[in-house]
Amino acid sequence: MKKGEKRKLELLNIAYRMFISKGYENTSVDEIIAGAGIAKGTFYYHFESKKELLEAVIDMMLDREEEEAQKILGAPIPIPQKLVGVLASFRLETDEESIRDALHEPENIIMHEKTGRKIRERIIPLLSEVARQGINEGLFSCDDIPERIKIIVILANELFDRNGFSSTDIRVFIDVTEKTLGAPAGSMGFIEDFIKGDD
Amino acid sequence: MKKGEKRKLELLNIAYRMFISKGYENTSVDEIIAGAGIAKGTFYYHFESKKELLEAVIDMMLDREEEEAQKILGAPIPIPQKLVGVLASFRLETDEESIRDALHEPENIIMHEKTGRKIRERIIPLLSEVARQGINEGLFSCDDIPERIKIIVILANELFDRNGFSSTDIRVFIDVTEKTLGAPAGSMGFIEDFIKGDD
DNA sequence: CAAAACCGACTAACGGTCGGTTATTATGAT
DNA sequence: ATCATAATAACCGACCGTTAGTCGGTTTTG
Repeated sequence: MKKGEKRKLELLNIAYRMFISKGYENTSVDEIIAGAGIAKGTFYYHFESKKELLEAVIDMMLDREEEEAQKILGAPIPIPQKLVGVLASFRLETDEESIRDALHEPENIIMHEKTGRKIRERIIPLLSEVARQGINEGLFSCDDIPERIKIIVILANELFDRNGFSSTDIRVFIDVTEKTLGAPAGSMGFIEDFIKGDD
Repeated sequence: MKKGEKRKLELLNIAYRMFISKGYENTSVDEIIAGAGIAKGTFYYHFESKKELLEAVIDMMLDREEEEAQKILGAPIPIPQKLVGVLASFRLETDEESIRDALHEPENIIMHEKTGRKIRERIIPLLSEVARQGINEGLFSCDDIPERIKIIVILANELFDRNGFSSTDIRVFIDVTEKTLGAPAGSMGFIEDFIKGDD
């Protein structure tokens, strides 16, 4: 690996940690270069701007998440479990709980919004393929698959990525998901085991 | 009206226009006070911070939107039309098309996210009441009304508040809405006249 | 020796502060 | 009612610390 790439990766990881723990807005370039032990000029040799760094950090996060999703899709488990597994994995977004919380604080709106939007674009095609398999197996019954998956992904994201949802939210989500995909009522009740509400 | 309140309102309106047209981040306090013809100190006499100003601007926008929603709810029209009318009105968010576009540009993520979240909280109770009436009239059939309304509001917001949705998105949304509320299939097809997709 | 990587002093713009000034309103004696 | 005076509300603008970003020069690498 070339030296430049190595440094870039180092900065990416340092920035990732700082962005997550204190927010993008509250992390200064000075702090990042202090953490890396380099000078201002060096930073701007590798990145055009702080915003470009943010985009790069987000892309890195998305790569990791998509990898995780691919793992689940390749596993020998039933179709519905695959679908929900990916939804739940992409709900987690990061490995640590404290990090997840940080991602929802006001100062992290930008990061959260950007990751959310981008990850949807990546994951919808993957889940659409899974849904197609489900239809072939007779588990689901619907057309307009990508649009329906889009709806399910949006709901999972908006309903569950913050804390503050109830068990009723989960039940209704399951019901709507089943009806959206044309799955038999109750067939996806197992989702409840993946997500835990506040009450 | 007291002089202080008048000035505050003036600042609110100036800031509103600037935030919308160039984004919150790209609007400096210096520009706002130049627009109002006042000094820095005066601004900070009326507002504690730029963030507080943003919150005030957003609250002002929400008041206007909720007023609009109340108008629709008070009109002598069928229940489903009320429901959709409110969804569509809160989709518009502002009177001018150019302003709507601005609200979705990257620099306005913060404003958009904050307005979206707050307006949901305000509108869900209103629409839940409408849905209850619909059930009494035998048009809908479901329980967990607020949770189901929440889902519909989230979908309407996330699917349609940006450009870039298709007529298939609309058709699927109608289908999911009907099934979510337990309405007869096709009974809400009129929604298509409210929203126009890209294709 | 050329290109890649690095340095750090510097700048411009920003949000916010502060001590002082002017306008407005309330008060009380005549 | 009128007017002086006190009190408060509104306003001013120079100033500050922090920030993202620049640039000309230096060292390291291949």
